[in-house]
Amino acid sequence: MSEEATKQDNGEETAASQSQHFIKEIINGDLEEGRYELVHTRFPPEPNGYLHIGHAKSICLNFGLAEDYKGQCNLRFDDTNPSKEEQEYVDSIIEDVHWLGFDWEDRLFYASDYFDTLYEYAVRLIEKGLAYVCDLSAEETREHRGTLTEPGKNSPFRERSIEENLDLFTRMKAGEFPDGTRTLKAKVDMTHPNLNMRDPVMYRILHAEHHRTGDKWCIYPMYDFTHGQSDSIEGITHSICTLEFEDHRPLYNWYIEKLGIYAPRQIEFARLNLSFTVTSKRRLLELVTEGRVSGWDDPRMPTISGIRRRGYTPESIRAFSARIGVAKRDSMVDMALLEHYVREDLNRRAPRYLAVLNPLKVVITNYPEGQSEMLEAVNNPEDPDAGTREIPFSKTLYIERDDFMEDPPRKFFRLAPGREVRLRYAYFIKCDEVVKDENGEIVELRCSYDPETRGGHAPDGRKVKATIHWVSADHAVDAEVRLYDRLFSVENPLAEEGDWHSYLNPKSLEIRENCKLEPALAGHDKGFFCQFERLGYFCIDPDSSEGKAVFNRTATLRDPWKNIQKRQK
RNA sequence: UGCCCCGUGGUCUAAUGGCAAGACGGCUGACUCUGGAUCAGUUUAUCGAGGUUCGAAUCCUUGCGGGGCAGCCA
Repeated sequence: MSEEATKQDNGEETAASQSQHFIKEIINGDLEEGRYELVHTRFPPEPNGYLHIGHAKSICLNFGLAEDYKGQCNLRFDDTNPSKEEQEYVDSIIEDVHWLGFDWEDRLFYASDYFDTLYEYAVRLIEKGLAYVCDLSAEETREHRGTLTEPGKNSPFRERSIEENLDLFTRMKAGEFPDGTRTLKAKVDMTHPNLNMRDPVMYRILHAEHHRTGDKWCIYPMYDFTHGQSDSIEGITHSICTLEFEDHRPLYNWYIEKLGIYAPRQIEFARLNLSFTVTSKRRLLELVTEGRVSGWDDPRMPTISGIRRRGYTPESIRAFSARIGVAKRDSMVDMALLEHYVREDLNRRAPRYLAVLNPLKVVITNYPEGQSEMLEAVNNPEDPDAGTREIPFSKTLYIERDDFMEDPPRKFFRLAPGREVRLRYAYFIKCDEVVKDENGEIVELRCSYDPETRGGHAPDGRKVKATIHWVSADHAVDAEVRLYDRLFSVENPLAEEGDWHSYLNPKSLEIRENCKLEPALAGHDKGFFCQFERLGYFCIDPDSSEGKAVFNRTATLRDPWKNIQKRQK
């Protein structure tokens, strides 16, 4: 295949999946120039926490690029700091990437796989006079580094002989020295304007148990001395990372060049920021450890496991990732966009049911006592193949409290005294009487139905302004429903004054214990999702048990009435 | 203030020297047995100043604004 043809093919793939972002332009250029022959990327998380929606963007980018260019993408754990990393995190990351729908085949790697090679590389730099063992303490090292505006000064240990360095480094590895007493540093330039180039630490002493290598090592390579070489070893062509590593690129290239090994290209893009939440492992970890949420997979969390439990689909996450694009400018994507993509996906696929989350009892006064009948309902108006089902109707029903107002404002179309509405798939009913308790609380509505309107059609052609959902009291299934809202009540809690914790949305979780569901909603397992008509999309939570269903609200439906109410206030 | 990066509607992204486009959100209307969905319409943008050019969001200079970097974290 000619170069021209290859390029054309890639162009077509591109149009189908992602937009033509700057990384693809760089890749196309590299391919044209013959710098690389095929595209090989990698997703390199540190197993020190759960993955979040920001990682999803990176995963979709890296694996998506591999798909687009018919290349490959590795999964690699950047596990060079045993004090923060755990097997639990490794397991969750593997599950999350799979769930998103990506496959690394047999290319699951760990930076710790390369510890021996990395050690050899370090020795090679010492032998070239490009690395030295430094006895400065952490604090002294900081003092020698200089500041943003002043140059640093050389370490007194900088000119040690190669033999001494080799000896000391060997003894570091052998465990002769306590933590923090020595480091191996690269000999670059203490006056370099880029602080990363001022004799960066390559190895530190850390007598810690590593989740994979156990106690084999007591010295561990730093990120900068690991990442590029790992990319090189795996034959990565394009090493894509976030913006904060931009200043590390010169060092990335320096190690590769001095080592004389294969050179990948590092490209940086802007990490995802999402409104009404935080996307930083550190802060998410805080929310978990401080008990602000129930765990990493709390459905309010922007973690992949939280989003999954919330009921988001991998398809919607991928569509979202493709749409937000890839660029270098800092941005804050609107949470509404993510919500849009779940709704779009679920609208197409979710079967509809009737469920009442805040029940108000309705008695149909002219319906015969003890009688019931089955009414036909459409399962999914978006999908003709989804068929129909039957719903029981009887004299006593529940409707949503929000669907009745004793003194309705303008533009409220639902039930009110003397007003007629349609019960979805059932009959027209009219509210004749409002029953209250001693506190003035409405406890029951007494309504009459029109038998001629069975199925929801009026033979005389008269119209009603609203159709509301309902459940037959005698046939209802009880359930707990958890209503989730945004985790924070402001767009960007980190940009607000004071502690970001104080902007946590106190109403981010509302538990409804006494929900009434139509019978067809009984007996579903984890993984089941549906739409409760007029309310939103819901899924079964893993907390469900044989006797008690627990549903999570994934997303509400679009709700113009809510906007009208806001404006009326 | 040393080095690096970035400034396009309310938000995100496109336009690669040649009509500033799309998506989300908002608004209006049509349709509707979900105030859903769908459809149609609409609203709002190139940070400023110079320069190069027939022509600049795009190239150059400069100012302003935002972000990142002084871990033996990644």
